[in-house]
Amino acid sequence: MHHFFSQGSRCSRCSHVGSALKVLDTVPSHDDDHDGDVFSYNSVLSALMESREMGEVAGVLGRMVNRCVVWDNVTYVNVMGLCAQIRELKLGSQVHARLLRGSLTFDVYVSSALIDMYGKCGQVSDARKVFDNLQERNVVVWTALMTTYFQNGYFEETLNLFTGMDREETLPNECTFTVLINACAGIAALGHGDVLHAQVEKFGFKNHINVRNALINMYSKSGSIESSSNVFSDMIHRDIISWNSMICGYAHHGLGKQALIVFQDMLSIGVCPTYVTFIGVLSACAHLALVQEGFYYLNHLMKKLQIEPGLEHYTCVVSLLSRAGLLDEADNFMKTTQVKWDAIAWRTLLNACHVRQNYDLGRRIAEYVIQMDPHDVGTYTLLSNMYAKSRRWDGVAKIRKMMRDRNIKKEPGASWLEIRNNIHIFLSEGDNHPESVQIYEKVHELLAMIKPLGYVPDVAVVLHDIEDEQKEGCLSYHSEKLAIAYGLMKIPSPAPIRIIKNLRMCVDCHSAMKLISKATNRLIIVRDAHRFHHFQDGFCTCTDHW
DNA sequence: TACGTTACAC
Repeated sequence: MHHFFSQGSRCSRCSHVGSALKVLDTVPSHDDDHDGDVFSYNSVLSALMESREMGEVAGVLGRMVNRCVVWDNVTYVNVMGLCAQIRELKLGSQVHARLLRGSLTFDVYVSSALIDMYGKCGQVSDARKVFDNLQERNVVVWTALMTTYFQNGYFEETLNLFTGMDREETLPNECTFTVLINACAGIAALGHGDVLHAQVEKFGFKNHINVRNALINMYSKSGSIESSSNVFSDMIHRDIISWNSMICGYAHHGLGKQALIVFQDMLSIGVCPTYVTFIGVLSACAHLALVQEGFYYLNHLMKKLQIEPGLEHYTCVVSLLSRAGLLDEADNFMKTTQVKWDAIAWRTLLNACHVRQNYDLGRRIAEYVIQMDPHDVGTYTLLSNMYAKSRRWDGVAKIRKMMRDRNIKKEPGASWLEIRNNIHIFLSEGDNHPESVQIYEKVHELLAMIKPLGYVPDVAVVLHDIEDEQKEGCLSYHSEKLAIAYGLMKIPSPAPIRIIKNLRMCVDCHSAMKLISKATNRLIIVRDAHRFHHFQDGFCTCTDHW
């Protein structure tokens, strides 16, 4: 049987799934009365794992399961790994059942592969069950479970597992930190991220590239782009993820210039940009309204590097033309570019129409976007606002009715900020905070302070807002206004104040925030549902175009 | 033989 093995390994090295399949065909199926050879079997798996054509993998795996071979741990680990890669839950659970029927014990290798398979297939509770039944756990098993929670969006649970692991006195490795730091990024937990950063140094993992990349990402997502930059600058070896994270981080914060500087550095030392790089670069061009430069990257540099532009790149171009005030060109670009535009792309143009007060085009696009994505509350709000601004109360009433009929409700606005590792949450018009009274006083004080600087509450929108329970004056108590008041009360100058909001900021809060940054001489960083705003000296990095 | 990452739009 040795020839199977040697042939198999050759296949594996050459990544020829076709040859691996021939090997598989020599392995007996259930109809035959003798067992196949597990070594040749495992080498087929190795070939599959190196294969880039995942489409074939499911079929081959399915055939393998029906061959009469006694599997060893290596087989299970490989099969499970492939099921995880191709998100093949059905086959994965069958293999799990086969494992339970057999006499193999669950070693840590098999267990972590199994947990990972369930996690990647979105079956968090199945992964958890496997974990809870284990006799033996190690750092990899713990990390596999953390990854499961992380990849399915349970960021706090991910972080909580670290406590459990510590209780068992299992030491974390560099993968553990990567996942934990990314979980911090998911909830923008800057304080927690700082603590993990310190631990990374203590454990000696700070030179692991994935850990560093996770730190760049975490700091950027948590609003501390300057810390990202520090981590990035200190790196001796960078990979493409490091460069892309830094470029996209700057772009996300509206710091287009810095993004393009990093991009130029990257080019000058000969690192080849990728698909993702150009999303960041074009997004940076959009922020700076660099129309010619943007089209140069799209039409020439990307072509030269043989990177096929995707929807994301084209959406950035829509944003770019919009920023430059070229709404008709943007509209035309969308009509003439052969790509399947999604609601996001149309909303980009819609927002530009709103900002540029081109309500005729805006209303047409909004009606269209609502057809495409009838569940997005933001589009109804925008359309209603545009009707209100054009004093079309019939339109406002129509939207209100439409939302009632379709039972579409606005998610309550919430903002939060971190002070000495404590998270303070503020709800719109809420009095849930123990220091509510003082906070409301502070809001009044701030609003009085910015009135002489030109603040005029955007009442038109409020009075005809689509929310039934809207009360007059509620504008003053939007969650981010409460949060900034509290931040200014508690965070001493000159530290910046970082606020996170669940929805997008409203126009009124945005103009108030600009003036507050000027009146109090503070840097205010707000992450809303889709981007970062840096308010300083009366200006915002989104240049009022968000 | 197992666990880890970057992106569009608002």
